[in-house]
Amino acid sequence: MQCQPRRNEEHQKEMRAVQDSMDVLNGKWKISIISSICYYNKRRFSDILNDVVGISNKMLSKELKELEINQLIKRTVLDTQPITVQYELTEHGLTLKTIINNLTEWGIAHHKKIFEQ
Amino acid sequence: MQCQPRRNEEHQKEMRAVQDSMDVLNGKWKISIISSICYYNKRRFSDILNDVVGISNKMLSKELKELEINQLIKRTVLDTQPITVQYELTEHGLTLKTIINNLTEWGIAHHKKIFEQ
DNA sequence: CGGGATCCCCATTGATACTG
DNA sequence: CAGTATCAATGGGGATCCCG
Repeated sequence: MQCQPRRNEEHQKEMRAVQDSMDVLNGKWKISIISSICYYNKRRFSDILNDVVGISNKMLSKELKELEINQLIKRTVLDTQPITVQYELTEHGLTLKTIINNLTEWGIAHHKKIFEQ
Repeated sequence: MQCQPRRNEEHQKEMRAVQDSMDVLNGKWKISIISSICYYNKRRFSDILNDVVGISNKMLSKELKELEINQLIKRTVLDTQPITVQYELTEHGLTLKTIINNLTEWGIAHHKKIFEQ
């Protein structure tokens, strides 16, 4: 006796997984920040601030913190004078590269689709 | 004479492309909605409303509209009584499947990474 | 230099009710 | 059923200043 067809568990699981990913990558800036660090391998706070057009230091600080909590980036304080801080991707963070590449390709294709059709 | 190393144009382009993708997929709900429609092939408004846990009808309506504008989904009104509306992915929308799959896999891996380490 | 603290605005979203 | 309308709240995010 089941009026409603059983919810497909597999699909539910997938949706949660996708959501997990999106939660980690949420906000306007995360992907751009990762992309910047990834491209230059190691990158300082103020450099990223320049790379990511439009972001404020407050936001950058916040986003970097979240990325660090999620173990996507590693923060290193160099005791220069004045202090400099370097960010780099962790191994785990590097596994995002495939997704970023896909998003890049899709973004280009989408742009064409919308404006050239 | 160039004090600062020339900004890599290629990287800038990539970042814009990724951003374009993320703009299309922004918000908490877009991916879940797409995932729902994709999984069932065709899906009605109220069905999606049930699939996507937590979304309000106002939000769903808005998100669907945006997805339609970006030509990712197709909206069809069936003249039943009362009216039903079906949503399905366009061909263009279907090209997101790779990304969704990647995000799914990565989400699972990330979850493991964070909670099992 | 790399942030933290504060102030403040307005866009996003939720809740609820209503309509064709 | 598939939305729309309206009101209200919240918090994202900018601007600015400050500090070790």
